Amino acid sequence: MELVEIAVDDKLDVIFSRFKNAKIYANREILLPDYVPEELPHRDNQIIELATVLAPALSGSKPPNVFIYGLTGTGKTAVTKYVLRKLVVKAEGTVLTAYINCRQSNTNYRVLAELSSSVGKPVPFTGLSTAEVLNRFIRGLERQAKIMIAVLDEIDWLVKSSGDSVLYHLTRLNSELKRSRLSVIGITNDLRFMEYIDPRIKSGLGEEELVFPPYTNKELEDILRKRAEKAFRKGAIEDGVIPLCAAIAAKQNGDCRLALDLLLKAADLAEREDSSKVTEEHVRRAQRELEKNLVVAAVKTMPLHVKLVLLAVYLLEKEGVLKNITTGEIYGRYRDLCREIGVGEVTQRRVSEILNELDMLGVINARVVSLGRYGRTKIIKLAVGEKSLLEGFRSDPGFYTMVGSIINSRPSS
DNA sequence: AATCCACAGGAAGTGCTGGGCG
DNA sequence: CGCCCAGCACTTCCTGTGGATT
Repeated sequence: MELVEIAVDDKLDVIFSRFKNAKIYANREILLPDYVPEELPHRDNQIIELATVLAPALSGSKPPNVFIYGLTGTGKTAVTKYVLRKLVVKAEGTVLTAYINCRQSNTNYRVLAELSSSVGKPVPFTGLSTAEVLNRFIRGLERQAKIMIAVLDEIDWLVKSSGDSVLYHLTRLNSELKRSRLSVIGITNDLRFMEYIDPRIKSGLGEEELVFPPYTNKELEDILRKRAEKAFRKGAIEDGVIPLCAAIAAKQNGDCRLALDLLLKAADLAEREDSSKVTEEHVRRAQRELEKNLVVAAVKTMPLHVKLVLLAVYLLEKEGVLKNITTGEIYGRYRDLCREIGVGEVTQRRVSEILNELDMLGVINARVVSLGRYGRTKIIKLAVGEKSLLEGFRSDPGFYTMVGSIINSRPSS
């Protein structure tokens, strides 16, 4: 007993002191995803544009609603937060802001609930009607008598899962407000977003539009260098590390968040194994681990049938008989699986929807094609490595006991 | 030029859960 | 307590469609 405790104690000591005497980091926080740096290199144009558009708020008039497009990791969120932060300071209490991530708050109710609590009127997280929550928000905002700028990040998730009725209300809210004003900043990485919303909202929401181009390889490298300078100790990273991170991210549509994640993860790996330098090898391992984490996290929260559909895709791809896997083939395979483990099947309509969900999660690539005489369908490919996926399936023990034998019974047939 | 496949994907509804409100 | 509400996973029924083949 005594011995064990001492042993654990020793280990803790080693772990803690390793971080206390960090060899790699000077300040790890600088690499965290929600850190907004003091300057945002290569986004000057966007910062100035957005600031120009929002500036009227400082003289007490309502800024236009803004729509921001750009692929993931092009700095949309960072620029918006950055400009708003400066604006709020300048406004000295006359401007109110709210930031809502619609991927987390992906229902009308939740968006309104967050807006309401940011004007000092918290509401229960369920139970009320949306109309009631909207009313409370309006009352709260009126009492504040301020200009409010609400940021709806990843707004496409809200519209896809709950429709655009909240947007409709929010964009025409100003006619009901006497003492306050509301401006909406919508952010999306879906460039076709405007196509599937109501034209009445479209005109209201898209008064101003900003487009964020992807970062180039060079720009990414530059950004990483600036961050790394503050985040790491001198000489803690090998020369090739930053170019490699940048190059990997540049391939992924210039995704800066990915570049930063890679660097952070690679440095964490190096730190954890007590090495004195981050190497390119660390970056490569970080890349694999990031993908694995993404998949494991995604698979963990999936409902049973979503997992089964994903498994069907996996098996079809692994068996490799068919190259272009279609919805119909997946549905067939999925039904076999259901029979094998004795659970009820869902309809093909639902499976089609599930495939769209998996596509949005980035686990598969699905795209609709017409095969002429042979109909119209989606062709589907896995977008992640088999190993990551297997890890994902294994991370849910209940699921794995059901299907483990099926997965393993076909090593390579 | 017309046909027709194999689905896509919209609309509306069901049954269930988990939570108000008066 | 009874009633109302939203969200979810899913169903049923449906209309729409790109383009190779007839």
